[in-house]
Amino acid sequence: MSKIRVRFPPSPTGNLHVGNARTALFNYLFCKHNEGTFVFRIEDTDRERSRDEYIQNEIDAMKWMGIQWDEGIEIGGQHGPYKQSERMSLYQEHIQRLLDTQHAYVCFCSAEQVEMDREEARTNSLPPRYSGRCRNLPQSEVKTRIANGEPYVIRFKLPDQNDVQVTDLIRGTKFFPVSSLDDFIIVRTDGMPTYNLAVTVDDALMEITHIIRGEDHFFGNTPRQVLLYEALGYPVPIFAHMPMILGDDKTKLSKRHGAFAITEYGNMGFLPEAFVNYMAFLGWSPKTEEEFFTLDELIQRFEVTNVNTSPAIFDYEKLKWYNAHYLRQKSCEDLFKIAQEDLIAKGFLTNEKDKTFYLQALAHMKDYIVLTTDIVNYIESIDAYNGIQPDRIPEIQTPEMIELLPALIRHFSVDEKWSPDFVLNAIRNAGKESKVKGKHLWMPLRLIMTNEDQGPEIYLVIYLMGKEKVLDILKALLSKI
RNA sequence: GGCGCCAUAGAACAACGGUUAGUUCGGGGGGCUCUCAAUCCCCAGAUAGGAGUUCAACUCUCCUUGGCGCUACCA
Repeated sequence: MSKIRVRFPPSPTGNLHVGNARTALFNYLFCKHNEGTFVFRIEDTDRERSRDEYIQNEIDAMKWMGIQWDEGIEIGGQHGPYKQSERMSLYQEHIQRLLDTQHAYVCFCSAEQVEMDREEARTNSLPPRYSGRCRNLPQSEVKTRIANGEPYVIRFKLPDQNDVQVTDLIRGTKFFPVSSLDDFIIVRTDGMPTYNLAVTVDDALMEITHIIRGEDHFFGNTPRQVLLYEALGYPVPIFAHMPMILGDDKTKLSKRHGAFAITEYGNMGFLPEAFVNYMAFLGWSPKTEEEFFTLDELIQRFEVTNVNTSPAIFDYEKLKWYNAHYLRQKSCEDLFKIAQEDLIAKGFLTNEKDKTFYLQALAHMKDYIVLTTDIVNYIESIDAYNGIQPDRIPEIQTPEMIELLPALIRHFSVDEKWSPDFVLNAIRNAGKESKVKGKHLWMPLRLIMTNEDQGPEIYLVIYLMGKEKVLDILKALLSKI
């Protein structure tokens, strides 16, 4: 079997989103599992909507996920250029070939006229297809009309055959009736090739052997492209159409589902390994009960034939669960590195001594972290804390507290080594003395020390704050109640 | 409207045509002498409906229903 070549061709009309990312991932897994070549190409024939910043975003997202390409944008390769806008002469050549071999023809029908035809067909419950009006125009007429400056498009002439065969690794071999298609446009009035023509030429020239993409291409585009391959005399690749990813309302994922750019997931606190692991399970499973896989492990285990046919819903909660799992696997040193930039940005982390302190804090908080952004938040809650907010003071203004506060101060002040155990015992003893325990002891204490109702073990927080700061806070409070 | 794809708990995935339909997330409850998280234990929850093939159907076939998708001079 010849070497496998796959491609990922996003159009730069928006940031790379979840659906794209999964397509890229599955292509990559399939490709590397079979030691193939991964081509990353940009489909920017839609001049109106394509923007360079989106290309950059797509590149960044791929890098974030850890998907490396062997040929393509940024790095070049044997089959370049890798931007469709730079491949016009190639398309021109193929269009001419199609024209010369009678596989395509010039059509002068206006968009409005065609639309009217379609409407009429629809009202008569017929498939809305192009009438074929310009199919057999004499060459001489075509020439003069073009010479007269009449606008035209170029259409592909459907061959005289019953059906198109599509080999799909996920859905099996399918036959599409040619009658369900019409003479589709391959060159627009402005002279730009359409998607179907451009992808086909690119895939053929780049010697792509397997096309893995979303199911939304299955019905409309695939048979057209196969026909184009055949007309051009190129070998037809093997397809694999993956199920769609849906939002929680079961419709195609879009912005309104919070379908952020992939690069945003990093900013929101997700680890690429968690994201990739979760994505892989959207439509694929190893057929076992294992659930944690690194990218390399996924490559080893991935089989396209194990990809499901039913659509999957993107579950943000499960993504978070994966994220927390991977975060817990990290060393404190790694967690620190992840948070470092944000810590500096927020004005923490001013000298070496701080780092030791943060590493210590991280060790105690590891289990409480779900998103990487939690790290900074937790540290902030310890480091920048200045005492309970005045509006919450009434909540702790109880007779017990008036007794407890001095007891706490006394026990914390004892001249012993400040350690987690020491703090824990001090709190217990103070509680015993003032006859408060359980919720009535811990919850007000938590409120006093963090101004929050929940968080990590409060004695650890107190320990991490340090003796001096804790006493300051308690004493300040004592004077207020 | 036409055509296509899909159908196991709220979600993601399992189950050679063969006991009691399994796992994870989420939900509920409990333990861990404060909360949340982690961890441990427990609970609820599914084969869309109907025919057929078969000794036997989640699994195969057909129909119905439902969901989604495609039906562009967007990709």
